[in-house]
Amino acid sequence: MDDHLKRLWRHRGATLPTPRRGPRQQLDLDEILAVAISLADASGLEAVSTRAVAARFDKTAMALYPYVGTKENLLALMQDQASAMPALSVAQEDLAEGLSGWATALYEVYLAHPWLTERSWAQATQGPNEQDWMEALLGVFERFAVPPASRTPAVTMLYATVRATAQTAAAYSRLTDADLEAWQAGAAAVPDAYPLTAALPAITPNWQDAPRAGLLAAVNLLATGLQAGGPHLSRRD
Amino acid sequence: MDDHLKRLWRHRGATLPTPRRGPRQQLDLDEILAVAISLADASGLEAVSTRAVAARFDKTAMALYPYVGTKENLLALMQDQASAMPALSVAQEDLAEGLSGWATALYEVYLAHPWLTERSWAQATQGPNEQDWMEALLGVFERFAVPPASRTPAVTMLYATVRATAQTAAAYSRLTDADLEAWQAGAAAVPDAYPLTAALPAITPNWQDAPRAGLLAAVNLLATGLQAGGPHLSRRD
DNA sequence: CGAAACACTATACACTGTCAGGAGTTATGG
DNA sequence: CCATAACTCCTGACAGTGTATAGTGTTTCG
Repeated sequence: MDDHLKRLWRHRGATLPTPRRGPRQQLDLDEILAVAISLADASGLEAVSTRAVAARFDKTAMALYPYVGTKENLLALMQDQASAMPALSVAQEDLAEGLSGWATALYEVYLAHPWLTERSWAQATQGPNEQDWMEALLGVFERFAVPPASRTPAVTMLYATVRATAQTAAAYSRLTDADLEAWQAGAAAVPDAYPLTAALPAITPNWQDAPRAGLLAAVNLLATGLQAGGPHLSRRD
Repeated sequence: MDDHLKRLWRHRGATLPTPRRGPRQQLDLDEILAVAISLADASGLEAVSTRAVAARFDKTAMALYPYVGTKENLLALMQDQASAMPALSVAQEDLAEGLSGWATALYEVYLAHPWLTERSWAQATQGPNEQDWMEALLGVFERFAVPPASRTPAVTMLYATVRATAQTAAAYSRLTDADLEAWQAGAAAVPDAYPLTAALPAITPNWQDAPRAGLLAAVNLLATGLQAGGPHLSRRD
């Protein structure tokens, strides 16, 4: 089994070989990841450099290698660690409630760690915490008897929508006044060539809540589609 | 008007000031972008460095600055240039056909330029070609009288789903045999803890077509949801 | 007790984006 | 007509990045 996989699943049975031969380890993988994650939360993924993380422990960059391997491995470990699933709300009366409960919980995680949206979720190597989310979603499908053929596309849509919503929310919260002016200048540049776009609701003063409302609306849309019997009925009038 | 915006809209009326004072320009913005895009297509976004692009013209990195500005501007220009919209298929009998025509066309663009999925589409500054796609999608909504309240969430879902599908397709096509072995080793590591995940269709030999089929199924799902009357009806049994 | 395995440091290498200055070229204003 | 402002492009530099390599010292195994 790969070293990286062992590290990913270290809290679910996989054991890093403990009786080691060299000097004592002065660092701890979980602490390293906590520091790296707090760095990313505060200043973005590009602030997470091997030297910056190691400096928090008064160590050099190379000291991290026995713990996390390469930088890409570090990022994958951060991704899974930050994806820890909370206890989901128990109220699941119907499919729409079950899906929106799952979606908003995942949305909260992405809001707390906006850099997660920059990481691909189509990774071949996924960790235990990300698997938990997938299993929970499939549990909702199972509970409300979603037809199997619709499950894979629904999974894709839900993950993609949650991530896209969190991404726009994060982008909004990073907007400065100067950015807003620049945006309006750009919008004013070609006003009449795109009538339909212009008719869309623009950035309103309450865009704090707009992403979450949009997410719920999208999930409800999908829930009705799933209840209508799946894609093979879509051609019916 | 910002220099960057002028460059973005240079083919839609915005004019870069032509009677300039210094020596003749030896490069051309469109050629620079073509080279940068071909670089990204072949070797990924991280292969696009200012020095690498400039070297194709036997120039130094700094020679690009009068044409594209900063690296971030270069990426934004590439993004829009690569997003040029082809003529969409004219057959749009019903909403599902209209949406899947739009979605597969955008999907093809993303397949041709996989690095587009790494770029945020929630950018405040969007270019003309990306606007074209948005306008076309809203045109489909308008044509089939999609209720206005459902349009914004539907836009999010469609874009997000197309991008996610293209991302997984790109990840699949990059998979080597060694990656596949590693993936199976990881899947075998914890077999029984995730029964529902295990029951999902695994990576089949025909994963070339799986993403596209998944995209169509997802779009049909959404179309039925939209035709069912929107999210306010989702609570009905 | 020797030797193998390990943690960590120091140094170095090949990159990255872009700032600062300078040389040379072109159009403009007086 | 000519000084000057504006422009293009180059050189060199700087502060970063991830990580390969070599070396030092420590711990445990045979």
